[in-house]
Amino acid sequence: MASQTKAMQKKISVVDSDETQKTVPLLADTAGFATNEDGTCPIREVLDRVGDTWSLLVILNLQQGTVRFNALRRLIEGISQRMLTVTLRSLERDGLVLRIVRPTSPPEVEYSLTPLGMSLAKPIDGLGQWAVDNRHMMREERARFDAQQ
Amino acid sequence: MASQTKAMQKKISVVDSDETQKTVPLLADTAGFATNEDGTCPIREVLDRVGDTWSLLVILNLQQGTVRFNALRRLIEGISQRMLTVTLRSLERDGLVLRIVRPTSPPEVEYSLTPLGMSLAKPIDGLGQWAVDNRHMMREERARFDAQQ
DNA sequence: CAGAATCCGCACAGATACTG
DNA sequence: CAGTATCTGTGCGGATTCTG
Repeated sequence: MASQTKAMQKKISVVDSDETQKTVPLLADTAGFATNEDGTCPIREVLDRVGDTWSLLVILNLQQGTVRFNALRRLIEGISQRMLTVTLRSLERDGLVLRIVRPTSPPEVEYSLTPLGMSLAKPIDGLGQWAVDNRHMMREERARFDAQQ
Repeated sequence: MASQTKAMQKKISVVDSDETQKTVPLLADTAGFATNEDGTCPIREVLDRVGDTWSLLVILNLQQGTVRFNALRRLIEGISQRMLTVTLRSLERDGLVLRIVRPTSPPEVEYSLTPLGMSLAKPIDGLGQWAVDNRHMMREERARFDAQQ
């Protein structure tokens, strides 16, 4: 996911000259967290961190408990060794994943969710549940759209 | 967001030779929607569609009701004309956004969420709420991580 | 076993110009 | 106003090789 552009950091001015102002009130009043004072957007701030290809899948799979590196690699079919490393390091950096190294030979490295990571897993589960419930409908809609144009 | 690789379409085999099998049971048993029969992943399926830079922000801003193209463009500071068009078309294709063209001059095009889109807005709000509640902690954790290494 | 390092392709997204 | 069309660059992520 792309990082924020400089333009996104600017303050926004929603005051409109025409009647759209009436039907489109200030964003913060309705959405609540689509934007905030300093011009950043909490949703984007989170998605810039866990919205990449693999982060959510890693978090989801760590919900089961503690998993070692290669076990995790097998769980998440299709992830490369490099991307698992990069993703885990990023999640660890944000305090979402705990990394424990056991200095044995061969080395054992265990990964698990921190309390913060566990709390994030909940809203992610909400998305996942929506996905399960509605993916068929999305496929149908898409097929219809593609058919008629 | 990258599309799924061929490897991700394969069936997974979680049966392990060592003791990790005990601590890492079958994914479907615990996560429920991290993977499914045909090898696809509902979460990834949804994220591949709305996980890009702008889709969630568009959905969030359309929660307020019906918004015209340029009004939406002003609401989502930093989005280019092209990306708003592309994003809206993609959401419309998936049945999440409704596009209504009023054949006046100059043309008026209104965008709103479909029922499907509104239902998706709920779990997204869950993520947004988490973002508001925890972004400061994430920043602190990140600062700590960067400081000590 | 759990990685680090390097190389590289390509898709995503920005900028710009033009139009019904 | 609400788009299209084209060109371009950047960074994400895959593949491969090497190590403690």
